[in-house]
Amino acid sequence: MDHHVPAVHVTVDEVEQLADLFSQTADPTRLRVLLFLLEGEQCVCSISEQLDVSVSAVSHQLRRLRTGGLISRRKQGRHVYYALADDHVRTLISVGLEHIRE
Amino acid sequence: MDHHVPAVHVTVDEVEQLADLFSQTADPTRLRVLLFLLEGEQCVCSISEQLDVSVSAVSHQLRRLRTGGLISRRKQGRHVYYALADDHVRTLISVGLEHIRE
DNA sequence: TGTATACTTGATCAGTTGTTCAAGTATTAA
DNA sequence: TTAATACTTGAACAACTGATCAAGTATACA
Repeated sequence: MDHHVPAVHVTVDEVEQLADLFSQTADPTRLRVLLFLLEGEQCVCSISEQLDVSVSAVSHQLRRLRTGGLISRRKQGRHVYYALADDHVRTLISVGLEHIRE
Repeated sequence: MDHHVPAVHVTVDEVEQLADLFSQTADPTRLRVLLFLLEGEQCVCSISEQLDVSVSAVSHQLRRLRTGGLISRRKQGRHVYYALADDHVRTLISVGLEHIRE
């Protein structure tokens, strides 16, 4: 090696998990959901209204994001509130934005 | 707002670009290509051999990554060498790994 | 109890994705 | 020139994805 490059050890299983993580942020609708959740916890109807996407479509995507561990769920009365599971999403989006904005 | 959360301003066009960026890292094969390129510039046949994926399949994915601006290309004789375009990929993967490894 | 609101779920289906295969170009060496 | 190596390209096709629609569950309220 000409330059000293720190080695990155990634198992086969981790590659799959990584690809799955990036798949979740690879869809514009899901990305918009996550961007909206950066502002704080939101219920399904708010997300639907904000993104101008049907409640059903939003619900399907929220399920995907929840299964993927990116968001958490809280029920209160008739409403279901979703929130970012941790701060990794914010970091991921920041790094992505840095890249496309050069 | 209860907590002070720094606002993230993202245009409609940037959402598409972001989704496209994450789409590139959302496929296991492309991810493995990028991980291998973290070790330095590599020719197509090396990548094909390392990943145990056909030269054609690798070439198709390299084209995708190049169009997406994640890697660069250099021809030398019969060989074509690919390398990471910048260090954002490394950061993106690091953040992703941090997330899945908790 | 009945009705409205809030959300979920499964099926369907058009559009997209990734691999394979066959045929191509480009460079090198005999 | 011929042959081999290194890579690219386009078509084909199975697998996957995301929105829609219709029907469901759950909670609140009159």
